[in-house]
Amino acid sequence: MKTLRQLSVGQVAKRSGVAVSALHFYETKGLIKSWRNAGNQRRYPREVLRRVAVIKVAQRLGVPLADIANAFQGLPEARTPTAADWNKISDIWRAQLDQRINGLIKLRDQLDGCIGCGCLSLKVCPLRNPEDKLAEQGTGARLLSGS
Amino acid sequence: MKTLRQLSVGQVAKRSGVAVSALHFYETKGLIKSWRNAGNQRRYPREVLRRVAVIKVAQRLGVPLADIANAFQGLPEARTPTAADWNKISDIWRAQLDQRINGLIKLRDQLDGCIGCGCLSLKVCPLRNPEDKLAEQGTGARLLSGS
DNA sequence: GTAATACCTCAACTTAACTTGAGGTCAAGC
DNA sequence: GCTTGACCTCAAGTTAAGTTGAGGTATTAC
Repeated sequence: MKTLRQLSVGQVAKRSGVAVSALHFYETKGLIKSWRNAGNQRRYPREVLRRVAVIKVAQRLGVPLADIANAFQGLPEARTPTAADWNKISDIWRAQLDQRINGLIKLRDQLDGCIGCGCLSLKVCPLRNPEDKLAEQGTGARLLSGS
Repeated sequence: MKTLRQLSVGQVAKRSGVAVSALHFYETKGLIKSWRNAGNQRRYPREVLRRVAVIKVAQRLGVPLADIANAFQGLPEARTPTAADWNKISDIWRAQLDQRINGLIKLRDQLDGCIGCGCLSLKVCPLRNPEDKLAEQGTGARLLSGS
């Protein structure tokens, strides 16, 4: 297959640096779309490469796939997304990243000398009491939630 | 049980704000230790409260439990850890946090205007190329070149 | 002395983001 | 025209950090 206008899953994998299994997975999550050829094999538009690129960058930013899928909902169906379309999304993620960075900086500033001091009590220490809300957050498996 | 010198798992849970099941879990991971009373129930030294506090703070820093357990290996067995002992650990985590913050800041700086541009290729874009492999080739950053 | 808690163990379930494998089809090269 | 490699689906496994539940014992309160 030499056509550049449509890509097989293997070609997308190679060009994007993402495993075929991951591409399948992204498709089940609605992050990318494909049509099938006569033999039931996936075919992608070239545009999928940008989508995958954006997905990978978003992941570096710490955005979960579900949120990425959600952001992609706002993308136009009819036409290929423009730079402006993508920027609308990245502005949001950039703001989130800013927040995360600021939170970590605050945490770092609080950390100095505090972990070994006597104040790590649930009620008194700012390190234990993030937002002054006392263990109000629902429990559950959360990977790196605060980061 | 009114003794303050030793705590039941429920008391530790209440005072630390951590679920009993989580304390059990931490114990299986070697993060905390207990002995048993006549009726096979766990008993903890008061000191466990600090350990749990440190665990929770470390998690906010983004340190995985396995790493926390590892760091705790360096703690003295014979005596109760001192502020200096804890600081030795927190210094390491603080450095890691610094690194993480710096990485995110760099990422943020690269993000601006880049996600919507034409450069999200695996080879050219710094956002796709975390390790900065291109720098070695003297290609130079071309963030907006392809758009 | 008995009912209500608190505790015990062990197995299975949860979420995220995938990977691995089994069993089978399709396409491409020679 | 046949073999190799790419692709298909679907189920199950993986890691982290726990939670939930079942079935049973201990402790506490009245």
